[in-house]
Amino acid sequence: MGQGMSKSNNVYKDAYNRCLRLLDETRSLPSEPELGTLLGVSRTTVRSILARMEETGLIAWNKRAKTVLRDPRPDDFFPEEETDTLAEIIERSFMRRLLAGGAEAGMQINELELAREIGVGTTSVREFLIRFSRFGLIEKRRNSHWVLKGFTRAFALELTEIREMFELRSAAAFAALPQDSPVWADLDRLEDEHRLLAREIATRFNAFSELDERFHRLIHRASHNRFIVDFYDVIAMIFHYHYQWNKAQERERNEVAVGEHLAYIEALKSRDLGKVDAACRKHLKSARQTLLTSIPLQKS
Amino acid sequence: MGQGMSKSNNVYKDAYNRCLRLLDETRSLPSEPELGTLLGVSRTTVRSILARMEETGLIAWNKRAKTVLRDPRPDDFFPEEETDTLAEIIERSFMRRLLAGGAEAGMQINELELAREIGVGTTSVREFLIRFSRFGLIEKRRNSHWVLKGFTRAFALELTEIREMFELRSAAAFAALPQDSPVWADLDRLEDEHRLLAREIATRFNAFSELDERFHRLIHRASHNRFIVDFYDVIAMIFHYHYQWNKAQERERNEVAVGEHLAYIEALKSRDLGKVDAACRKHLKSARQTLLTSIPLQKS
DNA sequence: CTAATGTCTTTTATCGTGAAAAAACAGTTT
DNA sequence: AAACTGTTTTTTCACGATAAAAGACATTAG
Repeated sequence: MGQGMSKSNNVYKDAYNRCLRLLDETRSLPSEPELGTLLGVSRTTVRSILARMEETGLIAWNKRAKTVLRDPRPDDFFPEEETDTLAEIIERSFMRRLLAGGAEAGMQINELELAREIGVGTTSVREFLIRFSRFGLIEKRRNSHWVLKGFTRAFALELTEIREMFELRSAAAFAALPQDSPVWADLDRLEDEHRLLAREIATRFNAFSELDERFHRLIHRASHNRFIVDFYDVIAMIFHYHYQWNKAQERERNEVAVGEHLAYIEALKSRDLGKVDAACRKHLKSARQTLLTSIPLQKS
Repeated sequence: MGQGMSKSNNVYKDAYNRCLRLLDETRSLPSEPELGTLLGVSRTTVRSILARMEETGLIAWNKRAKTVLRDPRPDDFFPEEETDTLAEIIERSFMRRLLAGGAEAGMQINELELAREIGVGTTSVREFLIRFSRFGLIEKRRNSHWVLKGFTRAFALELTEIREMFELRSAAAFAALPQDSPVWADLDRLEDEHRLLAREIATRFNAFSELDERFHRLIHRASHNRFIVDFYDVIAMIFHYHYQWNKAQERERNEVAVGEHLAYIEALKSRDLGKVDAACRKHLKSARQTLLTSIPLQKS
């Protein structure tokens, strides 16, 4: 596909799509700097977006006046796959390979081959592997190839050991937070979302994964420790792919987890360290179990 | 200096220097594959080394026969600075800047500027920053610049919090290792080195830093957890630069630390978990104190 | 017939380059 | 004069290219 391209304009395309959705709500767009902060891009990109919107007759643009002329149609949007970052594309391909089986521990990883297969430059693949290495699934041999350590039972155990250590500590810190801390309001909101999901679990069980991440990140943040907070990236990555992959009894598993979360939230609100510890331990134990059962059995 | 160079041959130069030292000990060199494993390089590099050694009259080389003709002279060696990896060069420059003061938290990091200043390509700087980011001192703004989080008191506290959690757990795991585990022999050897250093502390106090790292890595390895083992890289990096930087009362500090290590080793050998915990805590506490006092006072 | 050497191929490390995006600067409008 | 738009400069991102280094294959010595 994109051979020879120096750099894809996915930032522009993604922001353009998001800006289209904004169009539905107003009759005229705000100033360029304001749009920039709203979309999280620079004014340069905002101006490219506005230029195209004028071209396709979506808006009339003259200096400060940006009047909406018509509602966006489905074909105004850029295709979803063109809005992904290279990093996302590479990660997806890599994880697909890794989980598609046949990815034995100890196997060599070839930068050039990966790059060719995905259709991107080697630099991007290298940078991805370096970033990815902190997840502990791959390792670099000094001035030589990368080695796959594998998504093994040992990996899951090491991961959960740290997770439990960190989360117990964070949960205790959370419970000790003063009553006027804004986190309690965040927790209330999350509790509501959990109750809602519990009621509609039969149909919306796949909405859990996203809620799960937000809940645990909130707790970890209470540690006020960057290493603990950052470590949740490892967990989030693993769970992200794990959820996509292991669909067995997903509804039941998620239903149980929602219940555990609610008990956990209750404990936090009680601010009773003993209760918090117990509820946290219980949830982490079943989370570990879920992860472990989903790991393919090793050869040796 | 090295503009336009695609890749420096530091692997070759470093291996060449190490091979020269080997020359002192024997009258003839082993086979090419054997030399390769000995020096940790490929046979291609070994052959380049042998070729040069023949050229400079150090050896006579004919197929299997590699006879040493003369002892290496100082000018046979490549200069030290030519044997460093690009990554090492970049890290050193970056850390010098960071510790030279004037590096306020929140400051932007400019890839291009760094690359120009060090005299290397941007790709290498980017890769360095990605690798370095796991140390928690810098952070990337999505499709924009890096931000320096700074070597602050908060950083030191967060770092030591994790360190203490991990080391207490590793020490307990260490003490629980079976008597026939090879680590006990390693520990004995380290104990001897500590005793030796304690006796010669007046002159050899700067040898402590290296011994310190080996000792703590041995303990962390007992955790059998890659995340714990890998985390020691963060500590090692910080202490490496910290030792170079804060020379105040270095002798006294190291003398105390050696004593604490010996008590710690004693406790481990007793395999009494209570004693281990106490000795570990005591040492970690003074290590934290040392680190904290060496951090420059912040503005706000 | 094993383990070395000799030769050829592939991969990694690094750079320069150019488009995308950000950021800085200059000029306008209210 | 504050906040905007118009223009220019800088920086980031990603690529292809090339030397260094690794690795694979073929040949030969013991």
